[in-house]
Amino acid sequence: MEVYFQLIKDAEALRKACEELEKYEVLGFDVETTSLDPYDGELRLVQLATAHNKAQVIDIKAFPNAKTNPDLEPLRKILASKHSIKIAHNAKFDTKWSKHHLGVETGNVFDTYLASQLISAGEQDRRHSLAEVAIFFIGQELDKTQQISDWNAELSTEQIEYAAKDAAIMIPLREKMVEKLKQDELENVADLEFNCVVPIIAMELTGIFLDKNRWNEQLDKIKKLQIKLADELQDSLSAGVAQASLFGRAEINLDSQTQVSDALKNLGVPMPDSTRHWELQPLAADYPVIAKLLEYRSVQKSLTSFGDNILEFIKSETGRIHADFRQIGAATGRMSCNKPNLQQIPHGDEYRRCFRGENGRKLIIADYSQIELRILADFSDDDNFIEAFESGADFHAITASQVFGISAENVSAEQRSFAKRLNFGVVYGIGAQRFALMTGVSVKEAENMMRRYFGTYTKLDSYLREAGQNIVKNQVARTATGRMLRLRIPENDYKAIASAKRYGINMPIQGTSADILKRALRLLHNGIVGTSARLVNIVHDEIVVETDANEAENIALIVEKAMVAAGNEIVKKVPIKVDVKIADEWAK
DNA sequence: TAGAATCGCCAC
DNA sequence: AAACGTGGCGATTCTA
Repeated sequence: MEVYFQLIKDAEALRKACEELEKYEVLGFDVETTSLDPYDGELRLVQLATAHNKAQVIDIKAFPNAKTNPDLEPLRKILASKHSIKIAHNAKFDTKWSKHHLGVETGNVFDTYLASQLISAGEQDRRHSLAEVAIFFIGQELDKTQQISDWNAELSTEQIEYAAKDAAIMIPLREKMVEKLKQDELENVADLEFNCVVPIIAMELTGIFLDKNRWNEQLDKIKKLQIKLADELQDSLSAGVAQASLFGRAEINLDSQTQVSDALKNLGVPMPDSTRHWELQPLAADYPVIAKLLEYRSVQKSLTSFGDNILEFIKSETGRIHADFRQIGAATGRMSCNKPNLQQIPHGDEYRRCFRGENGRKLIIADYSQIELRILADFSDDDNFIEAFESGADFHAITASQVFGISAENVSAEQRSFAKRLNFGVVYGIGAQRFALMTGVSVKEAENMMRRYFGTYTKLDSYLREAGQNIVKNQVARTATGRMLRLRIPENDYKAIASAKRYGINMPIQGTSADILKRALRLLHNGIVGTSARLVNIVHDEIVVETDANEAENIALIVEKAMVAAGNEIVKKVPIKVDVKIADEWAK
């Protein structure tokens, strides 16, 4: 592929180039940087390509103080414009650098990386690097050897040409992808995803504030407890260690399942094959050493997963944590998060209160109430299930009253708990066996209870069966926006079929929940323009926003409105409820 | 001995 | 596959 490019190094050339670029509605977009992290690298090049393999390569280094340099205004205007589509592969990268180093929010994004993920619909063996996507969709080989070259020094012709090509290839790639998206009816979900890129990069750039001192205080407590528990556990277990001597304890590695398990066996504990919590829990009552072990494990987990390691993610430049979100992190459409994973911070206040608004700012904590169950009610069109939501009262208590045929006031805590576990369980395609195990009733009783449950919610029952059968028949499941999951189910493999049915049940529900949240992100982003509010975290059905205290009340309303509106676009038969809290800390 | 696989556990 | 779904991640254990 031959690319015609022009290197731009001064204001006049940029003005002319942008004048030309403004005529196009579709632009290939790419940047070259000296680092992967916008907080500790330089933005070197911005490339914008048009049809017929033409590309403008802008040397940002030639424009000092790029973020405020008025000479770059024509470029900012084009990037921000909603009239031209900016196509990038993993637009998160390019838009993030543009926002941080050029001070511009990219308008109208098409992301070939996200598009590739959507089209592949969760197929395991598909990769989504630009090189592989280019081959797969347009049979184009890409030479990526320049990607890791030195983008700080004097640029070679090879580097400039490489940079130009990466932008130019976006044009034919998008054309092919648009065709595929249309074929697979993925245009809606693609727009939904593309519109989330900028809200998410804004969140990552903002980061979240973690109170280091509070975290350390909490950590000190845990560390002391860990030492005490480890010592006691070591004492109890040493009696069961073969090499135990009269002159002292035989120390074992308390984090080794094999060593701990062996020691426990020698103490006469009837050890199951695995030493997982749910296996050991039943033994805890009879064997104090097991209870001690479980307590140690929980403390050890806190220490290793939620200890000093988290503090290392605080970026010195901002004093905040800038985690990395994967927009399509799961095949269902859910996001995932790492470095660190802000979606798995323990729910306990002692941890969450360490995440707070900085300098007296407030946090708006907003989460969808029972969103997955509401989606299920909507999908199944089950009158009783829908009715349970319409009253607005305690959902699990109402379902308990319906299932057990009693008035809501007479529902016991135990009955409510049964109903609650079933309500959540059905979303995953729970079976009687599993339900029995987790509630402690016999399989027979579990079966009876499930019969009553589905007898009460007959349409829910038939919906779930259909969802299961549907994926087996079509090898495809979809969410409300059309997001797709493909499964290859081997014939006559009953376990695989049973598993696929659970996917068929769960994916549309979990995925629609993700759809709604992503729609809310965009509405929210639009709603807080020009305010002090900044998105700081997203946890599947929860959005956390940081804002100046004087604006908090107003921002809370905006957040709630955005989330409710997003839900109402998809869920029609039941009300959408969002719980909103204004707080100093990320705690319930 | 480095990287992969496994176990186990945190979140929703 | 815990016969309940989606992730990330740390420590240990296995493997080439």
